[in-house]
Amino acid sequence: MELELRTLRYFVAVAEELHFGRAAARLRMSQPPLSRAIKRLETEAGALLFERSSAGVALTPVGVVLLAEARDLLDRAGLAGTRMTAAAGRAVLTVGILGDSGDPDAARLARSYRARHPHVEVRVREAGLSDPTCGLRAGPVDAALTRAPFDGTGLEVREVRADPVGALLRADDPLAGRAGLTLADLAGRDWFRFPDGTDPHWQSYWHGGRPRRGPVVRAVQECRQAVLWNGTVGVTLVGHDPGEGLTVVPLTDMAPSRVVVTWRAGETDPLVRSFVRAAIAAHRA
Amino acid sequence: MELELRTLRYFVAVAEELHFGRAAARLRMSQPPLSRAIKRLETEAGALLFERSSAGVALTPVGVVLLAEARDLLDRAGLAGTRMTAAAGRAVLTVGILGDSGDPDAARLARSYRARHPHVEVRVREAGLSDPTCGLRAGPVDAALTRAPFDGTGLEVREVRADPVGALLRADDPLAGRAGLTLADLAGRDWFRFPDGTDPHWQSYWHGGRPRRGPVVRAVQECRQAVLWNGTVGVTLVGHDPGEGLTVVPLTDMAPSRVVVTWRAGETDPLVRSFVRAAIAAHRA
DNA sequence: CTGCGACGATACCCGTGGGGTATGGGGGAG
DNA sequence: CTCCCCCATACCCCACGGGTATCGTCGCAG
Repeated sequence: MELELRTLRYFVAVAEELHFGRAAARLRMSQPPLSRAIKRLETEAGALLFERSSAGVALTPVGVVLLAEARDLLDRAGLAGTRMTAAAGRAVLTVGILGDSGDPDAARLARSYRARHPHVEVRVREAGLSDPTCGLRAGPVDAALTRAPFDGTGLEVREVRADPVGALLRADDPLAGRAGLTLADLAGRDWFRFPDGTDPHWQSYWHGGRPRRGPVVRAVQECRQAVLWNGTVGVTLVGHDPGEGLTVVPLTDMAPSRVVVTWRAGETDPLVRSFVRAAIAAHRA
Repeated sequence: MELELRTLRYFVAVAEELHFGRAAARLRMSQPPLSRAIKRLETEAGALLFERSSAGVALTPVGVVLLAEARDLLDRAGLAGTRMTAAAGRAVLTVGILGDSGDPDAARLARSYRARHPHVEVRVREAGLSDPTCGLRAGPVDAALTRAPFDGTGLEVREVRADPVGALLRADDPLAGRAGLTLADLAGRDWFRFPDGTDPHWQSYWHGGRPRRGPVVRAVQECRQAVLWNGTVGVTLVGHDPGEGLTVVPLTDMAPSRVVVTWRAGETDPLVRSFVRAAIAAHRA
């Protein structure tokens, strides 16, 4: 009898819903694996835990006993976790994100991470667009949720997602109606660009692989202004509302922008490691 | 923080041994996965649980807290299992085995199964050699630990092991000194054989694929007598002491004898299912 | 100082199990 | 009788947990 808490969580969900489908939804999984897990639990227990009939699902007497035990165990397990994290004391984790154009899921990630690690004070530090590492090397940032590519020496980088990119244009631009563009279509235009000294990989990517002329920007708002006022163009993400008077046309010959989580190589702080795990898991879902 | 009991068992083992290698041995696993599991636990916890130094392994203050919590949880989990099985009430499971030539691990299996399911009364019913299903179809046997091949219609069969076989000979037989034999070497001999009506697959296997002449046997002891008194031969398992005056020479052209666990197809009794699982697990180890 | 042994960490591979989707089947309601 | 609801089954696939081999480090002995 090797009970596992995950199985008990499944069992409690079914026992409370008395409906496999709803329990599965509550557990954010599909119904068949749940049925299978319960059946396996019944096998281990050596007794049926639920009475399945056309009238529905009902707990057997053995199931009633297990339900009480399982709830107790799960409560205590939660308490144990809380006590342990309390013993670990408070801690601070500073996460860098990439300005307002950064990952839109960052807030969701921070929330879920805080829920899982209530003892950790998570500080989010927004960097401008011109530093893809968000000051990871120099500053107090412990981990960054940012975008590739950049110079990764001394850092660990793990890709979590890739987003398609497009050209940011004025809505009245001659090219604005096109379904898709190539970099060649934008030849000769002024591009908004990043300050000198910015990571070369980073510049090269957002400039479509070529040096560009045009106004220097440090934040998304400046990009918008540059396009609106000067008619410059530039690369941005598709799928978000570009704002009044602007439009985004997919660039068909540019590699998607890779969202990554990065941290200092050889980092030993478990907080950083757990944040990285959470970030990867959050993006997988 | 999604604690799992297995991880806590690992943690407790390391915390008690203060030595990853010994803890791994106690857990019957190798050391690297254990190190990894502990590291992952530390990551989830957001704190180091052990202080690794050249002096050895020591618990951190957080580890001390978790150790107390973990022991408590594991104890309660064990209790929960006991209460549940108690609630399930007593039950009877009848297991058929294949006479004294059956699986030598059957006793071990029965012991471990009884330990895991103390509420189940396990009755072991020894069949003769002439019924590979041990009366599973007709009789009160719920599951059988036997050997293939036999007619499996209406039964579920799962192989758990395969044993090499050899020829059972008198120690003074001219062939007794050989390191290995083929079926051709035994051509023309009388073989001990099974009664008429015995499962044809079964007969065919033990007779080396050919009809044989010779005395009928129903138990291992009769096989020994047939060989000792009449100079007949037959197929048996290698690796067990054949008894005084007898010897076993490996048969190089016979397929190994497959140990299987079998039960009635469509069986719903969780006891039977759990026994099958236990049997498979026991033989895997 | 250097070779060696002990021990935990790392790298890598593989099989299983737990997750998914698609489908079956049985039992009520209309 | 047909449809629908709902749990079970069948099948696939990837992640993870397990394994072996090897490394890095540190203490110790010669």
